[in-house]
Amino acid sequence: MITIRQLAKKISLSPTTISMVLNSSPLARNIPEKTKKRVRAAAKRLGYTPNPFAISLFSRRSGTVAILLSDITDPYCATVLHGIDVSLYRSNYLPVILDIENSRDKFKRSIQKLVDRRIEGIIGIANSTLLQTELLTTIKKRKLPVVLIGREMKGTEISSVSIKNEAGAYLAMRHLHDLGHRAIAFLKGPKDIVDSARRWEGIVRFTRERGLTIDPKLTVQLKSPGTSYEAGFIAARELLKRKREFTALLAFDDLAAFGAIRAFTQAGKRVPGDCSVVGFDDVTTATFYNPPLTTIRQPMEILGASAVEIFFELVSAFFEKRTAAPIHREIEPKLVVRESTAPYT
Amino acid sequence: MITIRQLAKKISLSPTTISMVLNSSPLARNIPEKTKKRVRAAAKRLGYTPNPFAISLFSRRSGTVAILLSDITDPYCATVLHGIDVSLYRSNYLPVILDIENSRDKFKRSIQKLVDRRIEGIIGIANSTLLQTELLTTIKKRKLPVVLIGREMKGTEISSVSIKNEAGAYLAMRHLHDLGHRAIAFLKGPKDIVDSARRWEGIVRFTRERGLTIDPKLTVQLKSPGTSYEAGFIAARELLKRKREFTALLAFDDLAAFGAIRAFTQAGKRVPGDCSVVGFDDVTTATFYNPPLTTIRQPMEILGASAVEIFFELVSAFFEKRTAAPIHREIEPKLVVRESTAPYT
DNA sequence: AGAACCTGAGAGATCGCTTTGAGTGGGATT
DNA sequence: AATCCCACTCAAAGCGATCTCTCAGGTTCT
Repeated sequence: MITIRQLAKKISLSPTTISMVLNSSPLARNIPEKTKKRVRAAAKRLGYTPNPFAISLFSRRSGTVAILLSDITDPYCATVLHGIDVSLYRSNYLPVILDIENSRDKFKRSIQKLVDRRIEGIIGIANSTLLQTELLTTIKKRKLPVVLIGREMKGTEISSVSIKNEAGAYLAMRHLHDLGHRAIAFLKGPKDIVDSARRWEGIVRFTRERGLTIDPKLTVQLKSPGTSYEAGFIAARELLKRKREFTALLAFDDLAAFGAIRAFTQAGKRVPGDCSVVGFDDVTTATFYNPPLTTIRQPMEILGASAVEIFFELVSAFFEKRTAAPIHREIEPKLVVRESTAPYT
Repeated sequence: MITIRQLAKKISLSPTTISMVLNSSPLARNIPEKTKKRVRAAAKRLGYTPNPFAISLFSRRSGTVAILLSDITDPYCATVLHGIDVSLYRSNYLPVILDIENSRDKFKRSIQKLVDRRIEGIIGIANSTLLQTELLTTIKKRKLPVVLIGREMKGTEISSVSIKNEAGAYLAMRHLHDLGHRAIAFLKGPKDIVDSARRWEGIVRFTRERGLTIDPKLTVQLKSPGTSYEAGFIAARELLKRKREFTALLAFDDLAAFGAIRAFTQAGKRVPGDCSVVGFDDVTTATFYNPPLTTIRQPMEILGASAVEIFFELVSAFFEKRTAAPIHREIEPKLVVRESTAPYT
């Protein structure tokens, strides 16, 4: 591996000149094109790649962003991650992905490790409550650019990009209503997640607009600990036990929908034959579930890409010592119709 | 952010001493315990964290490993990733995850980027053929420690950790046979993947040992392009069209099994009522599929952890200028019985 | 003719750490 | 008394880039 000094010697120029040319710094303005070409050719020929440590040492920048998430096997995460990756790929930033496994301890150690490594900012994927709260307190101390994906953070110091939950739920309701369903059951999201409330609002708005009513006997609250799948499974069984007729179910998220479908299938209730089911998120698995799930799609790649954009904005403000106000963005969700919903017969 | 020099000034010692103490270098041998304590206390009190760029510049080491994979949303990948992450977390290495999206171009650029950043090695997750072949050629040029997960690489220069595919398939066959199934259909894996052959060998060995025969009319080859799910779906339909009776299906992998189950369900063939289905891999989704899938579990966390171990071995050899021979390890697979298989009636 | 300016390039300081080699003062050895 | 060794500490030389300053030589302006 060759250094700038060695390269300079080879072509009888000084490191200064090489550096200026290769970085096309303003000082290279009056270096003749001929010399520039010579430098670039030699650099290429000898395979010169500047030592990143030296650059970082001088510039005090690492060119890395931390991506925090609480479970990398969660398909929601994975897709968002992909969106981030694609946007970041075009830049000179390298993502450092960190699975904090829902452990406060691991979160703290990881943050410390990353800060020691001089990461330039954090993008968090809010698939757990932990990240949200913990991030807030951490950020107060060390002033890093932070953006959270999937949780609306208005009113806090953290930038965020989330989807319009209310509109999404409304869309889901309209779909079921359009299909003719009137006895609709609900799997409400856990209370400690902001999204739960917002989605519920969408449902309420729809029913009010159409002059419908929500049957309390047909709504079940998902229990928070454990996976969403298990919670959905249990909740669906509870629903069946209540013996109140329903022909459609709107689940808080895809995983809960999967749980419900499984419970229904086991009980001999066919989906969508006897009961239509709608999820929320459009996790990759939704496509090849049995049956493929009708759901509200969070454009996760877009969420990731937006977060990266915001991060860039924040980070450049940070290095130019401007103070940037937190940025919040909301993305429009979309209905994706697959085979888990059918007209009411 | 405080530097070692500032810290030294604060406690009236030289940077040298601080450095020696904090790194407990052999030279710190005859520094009195009292001084050491003073140094450590001051470092902690002032929140001194050594500048990683300076350290790297001097040591020529980055403390990062690249994790290459070709689709981060693939649940198999995600789980292996988790295994890697857990093992790496205890060390001082930071993983840099790179999704190369099955594009040769992105692969090359990414490798270049990472080498420029002075990564110390590569761990690849072989969920596509690309990584395997491309990695081989790259490695010849730059001599980096490389270990590949999920593909047996014996006879090459690349270290690998894979599972005993042959034994796994054998296990699956025995399970179906024990349940009383005799008319068993097969979804053979794509030809360009080594595992396909090995798994097939396991099936053949079992049938030979029990004096059974394999019905060519009941075996279908999965088509390579497209997802495994689609391939499985199409293959299962093909199988149904052939009108040959079968009561069980052994799929090349879980995704193909999902596709088959979907095809069967659509055709009114119940799983496991009319046909038992066994997958291979034990992807996270297998647990909450409808029905939950009986499968051969690849202990993916263990695969990841082993790869990390091998990497450490390789990397220390590399820095001590020893030449280490490639290391190959094979992990034992396990049968996981869920609800997609039932006794033959 | 001398000042002012531009062009083209390099010397040297700096970023923050580690490590080598050296230098005290004092006790033990010869 | 001279020598040696040991405990303790530090000055200074890198590591490989970037950037500020300087400088030589030529051109243009006054």
